[in-house]
Amino acid sequence: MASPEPSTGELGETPLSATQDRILSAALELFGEHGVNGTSYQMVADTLGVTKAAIYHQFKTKDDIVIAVTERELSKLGDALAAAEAEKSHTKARELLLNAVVDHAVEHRRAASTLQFDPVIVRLLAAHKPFQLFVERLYRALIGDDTGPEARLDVAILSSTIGGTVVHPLAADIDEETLRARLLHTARRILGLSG
Amino acid sequence: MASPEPSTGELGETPLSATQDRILSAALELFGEHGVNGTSYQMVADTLGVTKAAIYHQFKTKDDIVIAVTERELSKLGDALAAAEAEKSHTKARELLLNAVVDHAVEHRRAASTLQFDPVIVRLLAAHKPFQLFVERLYRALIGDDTGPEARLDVAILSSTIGGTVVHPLAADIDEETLRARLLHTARRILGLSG
DNA sequence: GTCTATAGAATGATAGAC
DNA sequence: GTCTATCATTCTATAGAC
Repeated sequence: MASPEPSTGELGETPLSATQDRILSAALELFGEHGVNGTSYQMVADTLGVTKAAIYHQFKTKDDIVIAVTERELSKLGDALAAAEAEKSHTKARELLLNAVVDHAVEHRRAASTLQFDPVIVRLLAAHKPFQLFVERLYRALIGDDTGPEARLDVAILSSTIGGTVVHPLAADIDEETLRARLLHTARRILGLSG
Repeated sequence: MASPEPSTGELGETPLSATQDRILSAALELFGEHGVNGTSYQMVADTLGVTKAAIYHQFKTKDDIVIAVTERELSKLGDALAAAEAEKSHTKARELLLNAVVDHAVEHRRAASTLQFDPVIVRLLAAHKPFQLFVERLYRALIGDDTGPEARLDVAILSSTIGGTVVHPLAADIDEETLRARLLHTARRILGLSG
């Protein structure tokens, strides 16, 4: 079980100690390499050169780690999302958010992909309300108030394309600039923002 | 370790008994739900209503199961791939193969996605030579002999889009016809086959 | 914050009977 | 092809000392 959420429902409100942050970074990298189910307390402890008990002292269950690491990553898009929601022009808002999403995905390839495709995390995203709300805000900012099936399919295609491409073996040797440019172009076409 | 491969390097040559087939189907479904690392012999056995030992009698290691299930799925594209390679027109070949790939992905959503994104399977695909060869043939048939970075990036985007979208929560309620049509359209645009 | 030590369950895998 | 029984290992998790 996770710690009780603060009242605002915002992500990343619970401040993390430096120790906790190091644990989450190690865990996230291992999650990307072996999947959540393939990552144990022992592996995280070995990576940091400490014992399992030291990790348990910070995170009582594995779910706690997964929630914290997901929260930390999602919250990195928080500022961009808030800025997009504050924008009066829908076009500008989308462009702004799209850039932030692609930037994050390209800079943290493994992390971005793990968050989207690991079955354990997918299940958590669907079950944990703060995550649901955040992801829904993200979607709405990208497609506007059109919540019809076609618009939702656009977002599904968009997020699959971005999240999948950044870790695809055939894209492994593509530099960040090229990848970012290509993904932005593809994303705009998917959303119908340009030809 | 897997059984020694036959000389031709073709996929799916080893005929499967009905029992083995039932095991692989159960395993594949569990892989899709919990990931390979989150699926145990016990879970497969429970699904089929037998004991672990019965499963071990057919597949001596977990890797054997993963290889067999991957082989069985990939081989479903074997005929379409061979047909595409036999086509003289590159355009027709690509169109043919693209249809087969999208069809398979839409009809076996979970399976298609698991094969592409599960870390255990990804590692196996990269290490097992018959898989490497088959996947390379697939890529080559889709983009022709242009093996430059841009063409490979096209395939990365293409396969991520297809493999990711079919299991995306936002696409869960989209019917097969709509999904197939939309993916085909998107795929053609990615490969530059139409506007 | 980190350690040793441990409990209890589950895991991958094997041997041998039917 | 399936079963019971077993083994060594690993896993999540806890207790208590430093």
